[in-house]
Amino acid sequence: MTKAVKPAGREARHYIRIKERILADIAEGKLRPGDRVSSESELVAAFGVSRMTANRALRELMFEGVLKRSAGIGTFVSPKHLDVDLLQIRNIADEILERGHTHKAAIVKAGSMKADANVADALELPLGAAVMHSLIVHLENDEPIQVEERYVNPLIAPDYLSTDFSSMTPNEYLTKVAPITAFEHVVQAVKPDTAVRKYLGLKNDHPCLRVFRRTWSGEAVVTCALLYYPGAQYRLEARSTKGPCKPVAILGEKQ
Amino acid sequence: MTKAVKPAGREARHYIRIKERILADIAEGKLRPGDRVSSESELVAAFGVSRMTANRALRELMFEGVLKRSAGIGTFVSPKHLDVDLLQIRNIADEILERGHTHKAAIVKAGSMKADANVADALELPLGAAVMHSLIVHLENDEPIQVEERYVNPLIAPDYLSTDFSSMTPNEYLTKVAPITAFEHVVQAVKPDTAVRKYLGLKNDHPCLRVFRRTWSGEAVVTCALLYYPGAQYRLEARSTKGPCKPVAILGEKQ
DNA sequence: TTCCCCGGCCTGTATATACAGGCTAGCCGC
DNA sequence: GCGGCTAGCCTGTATATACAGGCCGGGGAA
Repeated sequence: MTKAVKPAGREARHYIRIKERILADIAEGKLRPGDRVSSESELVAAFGVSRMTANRALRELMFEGVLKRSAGIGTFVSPKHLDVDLLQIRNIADEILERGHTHKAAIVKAGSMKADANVADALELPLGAAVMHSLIVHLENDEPIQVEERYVNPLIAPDYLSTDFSSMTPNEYLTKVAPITAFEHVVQAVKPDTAVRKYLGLKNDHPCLRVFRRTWSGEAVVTCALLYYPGAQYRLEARSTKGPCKPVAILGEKQ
Repeated sequence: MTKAVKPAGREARHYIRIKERILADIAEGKLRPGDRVSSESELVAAFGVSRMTANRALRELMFEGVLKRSAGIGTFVSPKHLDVDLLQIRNIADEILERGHTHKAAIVKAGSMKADANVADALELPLGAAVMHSLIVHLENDEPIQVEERYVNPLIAPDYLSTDFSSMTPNEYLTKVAPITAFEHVVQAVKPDTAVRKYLGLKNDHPCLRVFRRTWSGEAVVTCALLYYPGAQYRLEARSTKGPCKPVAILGEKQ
């Protein structure tokens, strides 16, 4: 009969059907950022549910950042944004999937190299030590949204290069191998170089967000990564939750 | 003792009272991680609300990661949050002084205005409401390093304009008036407009970090600020504390 | 023409009720 | 004593109803 795996019993879950329908419409482009979504009453008519159920579906999508609501006006699709939270490390693949879009990763480079001064410094390894290096372009619905250049400490993750990154992101793999105990994010606005422009399909003067991330496992630096986002289209959010107890970042200026 | 029909306006918001009570109990240590929270029925009795209202309070706290629920067992405080208020927004003046440099603030504008659509939305005030506005350029060793355009909720900080911002930054003043309970940072890379370029002394194509910061005190938005940093020279850092740190707990929730 | 009020739409909130299904303690028969 | 069944508590979900209050456009009054 009912499986223990799936919380059985709630066969109906109409509010989930409504949420899925709206997410699907967004994914297929039927609903675009800024568009008005069906009102609660319209959903009542369309799905044959009560208004409380429609209300719950819309309210939850609002909490999840998908929709924006205002009393007296209506419900609208939130503008496109990357919720790359500076407080925690989110997985870009998950985020894209949560938005109901497809994620692909194009591997441009993957190999071994000797650490130059910058890399050695970042990974806290001696100059010239062997490190692993990968360059991956992440695609959302076949459009490039992130260039990821990563250097990995081979002492921590020796079989990094033999992993299939089209099905598992580097972050996923690395958090499995070595649990993260600390991280650092440095955000800058830059003019991307030719290569990054090419990967992201940007014009010459398009500003770009560059995030430099290092993660530690215990005392060792596991990896550092340079992440490039097309700045005018995507943005980073760091948000504390309302209420007194949640993790927090220190965001400040430094030279 | 059937409850008198209570008119359900937006003023009531019983579910928020319940949430605040639970959060307060956690903050005060009356409820510790792992403890069982009152069941929906108990909350119904204690607060004189309907079960749907108690359900909503608990469900939202679950979404926010504060509580864990399981049918048939009960509702429990999540094991996760150990630190309470690390909430910290660093002060640009302090940072400059820490570097042994001098800090000055040039006040370009300070006055009152009517909220346009963007500002009204950000401060969660009605369109056209009076808000206070200031535009300040921060100088480190007499070089401009930050343009700060700020809008302030006059209901929270009525004497904002009469404060001397050359000796105290807006942030310092505002945190005194209304302790911050939540914040939001949105970071983008942009091409600065003419005015910002002028204040920062930048060339035409110089990329710029734009940080949009909102801070709350309780339920009210206290202030929102647009901060511009010359991107190539300055950067933002977000760092977790090393040692036994929360990011692990956050990531560990996946499994 | 301009201003104001009002009705209609939309979201926000609250209530009373109902049934499904997970979980556990305890009773009862073997 | 042991195992199975059941009563009772708990959450999950859905419904019908109701009032509060923001927003807007149309129509009537000044």
